[in-house]
Amino acid sequence: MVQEPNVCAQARALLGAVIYGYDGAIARITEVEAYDGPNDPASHAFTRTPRSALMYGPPNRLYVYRIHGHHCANVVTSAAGLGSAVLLRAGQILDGYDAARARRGDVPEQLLGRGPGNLAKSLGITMADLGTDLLVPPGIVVDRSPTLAGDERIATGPRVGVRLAADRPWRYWIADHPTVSAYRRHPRA
DNA sequence: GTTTAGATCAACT
DNA sequence: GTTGATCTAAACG
Repeated sequence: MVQEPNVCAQARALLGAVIYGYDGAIARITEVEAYDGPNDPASHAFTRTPRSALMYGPPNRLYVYRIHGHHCANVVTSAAGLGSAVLLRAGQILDGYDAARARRGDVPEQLLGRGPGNLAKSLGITMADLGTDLLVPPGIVVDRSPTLAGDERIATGPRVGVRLAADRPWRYWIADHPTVSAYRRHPRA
């Protein structure tokens, strides 16, 4: 059994936070996954390269990667060069629907930010945002001050689509929230 | 050796 | 029909 690393608490703390994207698109984070750098085979930071060094640097930076033609956004959380980061898997769009739909297409509101690729697309996040300071405009900004509502609970389970370390329950989401995507295990996990 | 673009297909809607 | 911390190979330096 692997003990829960600090990044898991960081991940849970990001639920309910608000992320400001481009052209007025704003989302409330509803689903996240924790990645524990060198101790986590599923993390891109598991192998240290100049690219992954970003996750070993100062926290509150944006780490972006491509997958299947989409972009996925992560918040670097390590405070002491631990290489940990939190993947933003889903969010509820709060404002800027026109901008989000211009990028995502005419889909129902709750599907705009459902899934990491879709959330990044709604907000307009691309590789150009790699390394952005999330506390300082311009660019993508995250406001951690909003919290969960009194009747909202945090659910947990295995991370979606990871082949390695597929059983670590480091995915967190707001229970019963309509924007949260379904669990899919990697075929070869 | 690293990074990025493009693509596959099992699972989900 | 859609999606994606996979996978391969081309594009860097």
